[in-house]
Amino acid sequence: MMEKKRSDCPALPPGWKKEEVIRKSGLSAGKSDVYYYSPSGKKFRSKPQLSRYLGNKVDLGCFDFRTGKMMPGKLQKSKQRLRHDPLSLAKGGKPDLNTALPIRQTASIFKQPVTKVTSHPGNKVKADLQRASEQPRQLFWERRLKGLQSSDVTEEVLRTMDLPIGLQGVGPDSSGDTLLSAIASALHMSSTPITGQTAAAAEKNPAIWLNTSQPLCRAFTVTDEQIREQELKVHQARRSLEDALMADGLARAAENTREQLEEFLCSPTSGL
DNA sequence: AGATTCGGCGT
DNA sequence: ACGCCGAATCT
Repeated sequence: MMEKKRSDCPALPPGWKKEEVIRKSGLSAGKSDVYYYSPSGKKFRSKPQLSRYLGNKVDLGCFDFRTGKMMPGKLQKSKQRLRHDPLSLAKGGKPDLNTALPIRQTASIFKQPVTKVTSHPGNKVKADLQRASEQPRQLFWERRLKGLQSSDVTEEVLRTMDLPIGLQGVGPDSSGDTLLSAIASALHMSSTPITGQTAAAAEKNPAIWLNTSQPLCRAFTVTDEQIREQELKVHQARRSLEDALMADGLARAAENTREQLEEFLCSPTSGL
């Protein structure tokens, strides 16, 4: 095996290595491929793959995979839309690698072992200090989501969703929109079931009894009836979306044929 | 089987 | 022109 240069990657958490290998044959000879290795040794060969693995731990929004550096101002490139056409603003858009919520990303301040005891007679060494089960999270960080609103292309603020009355907030500022944000982000980040705060004590002193892996929401129950209502809403929304996309598609097609016609009329072969 | 390497599709 | 990932090839 050829000795590959694996360099540290300062933009990533400690232990991550970057490697660049030059292609030495074929049509693409001279080009290079970049790989990353996790502290545990897993190999990564693309930004989406890396992003999937790191989840919300690290915001790769402005991470440049090829150079391995954070590039400020790479927040998002505006596809230079060819002239007017407001509809085009509603289109486009990638899977969105920039999905990190506004949680502190500085958890590495609390680097786990200061002194690492690797062996001690008669003692067992705790396994896997690297990946302590979960990074510390700020209590009530959801408050940062307060006031976030969605708007359409004309800056018109969209009406916020109504939550069932069965859903109630817990902790400071249990106002409506924060509750929605808390639940939405919980669903977005966690793959485990969302139950709300089940400990009764959390009601009186959330600062102590809060279950940080659950949103700031009281425990709740969901009825079959509510599920059916929601399914109906989703169906209706999909219908609307379908109609809108269809209308947009037709408009787009019309625009294209118009452009082709203009092109033809201005070309020498048109004889005009 | 797993690692390595280049092709080629999609943007 | 390049990112990403399938798959052929190598060990």
